[in-house]
Amino acid sequence: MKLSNAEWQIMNALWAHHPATARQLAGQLPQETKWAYTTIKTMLTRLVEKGAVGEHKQGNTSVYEPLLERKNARGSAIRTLIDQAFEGGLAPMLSFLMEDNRLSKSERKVLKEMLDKNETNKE
Amino acid sequence: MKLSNAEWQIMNALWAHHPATARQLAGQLPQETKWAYTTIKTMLTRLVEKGAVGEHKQGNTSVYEPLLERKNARGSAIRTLIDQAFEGGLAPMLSFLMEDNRLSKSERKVLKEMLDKNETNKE
DNA sequence: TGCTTTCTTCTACATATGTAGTATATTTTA
DNA sequence: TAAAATATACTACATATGTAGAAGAAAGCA
Repeated sequence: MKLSNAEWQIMNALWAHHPATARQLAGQLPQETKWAYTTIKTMLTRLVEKGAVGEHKQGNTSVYEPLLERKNARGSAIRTLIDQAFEGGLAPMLSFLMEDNRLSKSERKVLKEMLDKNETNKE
Repeated sequence: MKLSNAEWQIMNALWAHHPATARQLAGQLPQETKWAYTTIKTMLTRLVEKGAVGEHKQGNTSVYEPLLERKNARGSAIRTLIDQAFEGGLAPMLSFLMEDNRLSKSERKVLKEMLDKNETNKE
């Protein structure tokens, strides 16, 4: 499932707190994001159509919750990026990250720790 | 500079071999990608408008070359993904990669080596 | 119970993106 | 040099995306 930029914002808010009404969602969007209430409703309607979000009525008010899991959305976004920009390989992306000096020293440290932990965990 | 999916394909071909005419480009697109010649021309025109590609005439034929550097395109694509899907942090993305078991054992090994190399290189 | 607030559903519209056809100019070639 | 092949510039059109207004239904309140 592919999400547009605006859809990510809605989904992020929804993943953070759900179920939620459109009004509640509005409160949780980053303040830079100033959308009209109806804009949020439109996005939600579209996400419901796509099957990324579930909707049920509470009186006359719609309550929404994510159906698409964040994990999955993330996975497919990364997949798309890798296919598009890194010849389909994770390694080229990672080495880009290294070489382009995008990792701070502390990030590198954290990453190493993750690798070690992961290694002991998984075999 | 943000590239659409189709634009990435053109740019990938152009980065691989340039300068190139539209006709030459056509030859280098992945075979799954079967676009009409004019489709390629349209994409190129749009990329020239955006400043991602340079064009100059060779007789009546346009010869194109990338102006946008692959590095930069990659950087901004990653940036966008991270902001959108990983709370703006590289670490969350990397840990996602770890935990979601998207890395094979060998990829992890390579990654570790890169980290080590990088560390000694850069301080 | 009428006014105000809040929801909902529809509709709208601009820009972006994917994809390509047409008409016309140019170049190559028989 | 006239026909064939190419290239170019324009135009077109569907779907996606960002953004929101309008009209009407419901709910809350004075």
